[in-house]
Amino acid sequence: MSLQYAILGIINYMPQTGYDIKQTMDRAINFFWSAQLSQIYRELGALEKKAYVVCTVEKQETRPDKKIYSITDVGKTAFKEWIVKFPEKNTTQIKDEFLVRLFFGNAIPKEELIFQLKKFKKEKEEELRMFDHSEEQIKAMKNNEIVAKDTFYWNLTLKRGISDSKVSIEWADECIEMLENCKDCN
Amino acid sequence: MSLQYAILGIINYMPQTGYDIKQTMDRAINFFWSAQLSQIYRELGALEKKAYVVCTVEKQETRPDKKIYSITDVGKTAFKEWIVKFPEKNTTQIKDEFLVRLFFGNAIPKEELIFQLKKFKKEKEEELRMFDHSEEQIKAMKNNEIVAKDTFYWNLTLKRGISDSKVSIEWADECIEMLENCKDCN
DNA sequence: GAATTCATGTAACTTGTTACATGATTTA
DNA sequence: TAAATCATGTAACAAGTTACATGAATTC
Repeated sequence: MSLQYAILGIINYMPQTGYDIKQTMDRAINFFWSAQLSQIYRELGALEKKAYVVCTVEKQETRPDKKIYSITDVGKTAFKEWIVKFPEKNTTQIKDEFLVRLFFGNAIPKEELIFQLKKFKKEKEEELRMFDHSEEQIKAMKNNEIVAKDTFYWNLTLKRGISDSKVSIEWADECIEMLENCKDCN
Repeated sequence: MSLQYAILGIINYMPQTGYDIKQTMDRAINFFWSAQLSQIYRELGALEKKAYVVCTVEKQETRPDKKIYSITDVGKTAFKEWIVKFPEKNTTQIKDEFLVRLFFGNAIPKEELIFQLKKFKKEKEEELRMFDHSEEQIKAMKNNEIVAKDTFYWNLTLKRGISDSKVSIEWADECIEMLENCKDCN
């Protein structure tokens, strides 16, 4: 259900097309919640059925007409109810294929593992640069009155991403070192 | 597909029932890959069809007969091929409802958010204690010749869990402090 | 007396992924 | 000239969740 509420929250900032929502998600919440475009279109349909959103069509010549979705009063109420209703226990779900492989790392040549850990580290460094860029963008949004107050919270989640990237890089370094120095590990 | 390979990797240590596999997963890889029992049974069926596993039945009086699954040579080959074939890009998927709510935190009473962050912190502290316990268990497994070499890799993934718990606790503290000191955030 | 453990599963449902289809415009 | 961008989706499939069913033995 969270995807539906994430969509509601996003169009609550301003009315958007499915395509826009996908881009907003990719920019803003991708590292803790992602979705495919096809899934977004499906959920927009479901939200429309429940009258949580309505759409207005904007004609276009060379492209499919834009369907701009906005949140309704019913949708706003549902969103507010959902957002304050934290689940009893934390429901974070991680699916990390990389860690699954590492767990069974005894079956992987040591050099290959070190290579993959270095690649992992590079990706996390790139991720960190992206987060720095996000930080700049959020700063710029403080001039936008509609969302100025929201930037405070965006920064809290961003901080989480940044600290995860940093700790991932440190962890990768440690793993590489341990692998390089181990005598009997492979 | 990763679940099938995780199952293969687990019964590669020793033959196990679906129920056992679930428990092994919960103990060892839960924080980066989890699955429901029903899903494990389904995947065991799929693995059996592909002849990656076989099962022998152990009769029981008061309970359903045990179906003990073991990996076949075909399964071992498939597992080895999979495990060295790291995907081009990191495919980690995180679904974190807590962060989604925090992102839209402007719609949440400040006191409620602080309360939830404190609860989050407590859960992470509990998680950390569980990881400490895992560390002890892994240490004990070093005497078990069959898996002694694997413990090195189990510790690498465990380290990741531990550092994530620690950094989560620090992050929660920071968030709480920022919320307590902010003037215009809500 | 109620909940948990052990042990199997099925069925229905929801969520997420991948491939396909259209087609002009712009960028590399 | 190939790929990416914009903009809509559908269809088929894969993966994950929840509820149900059985039932003795054990623990709280």
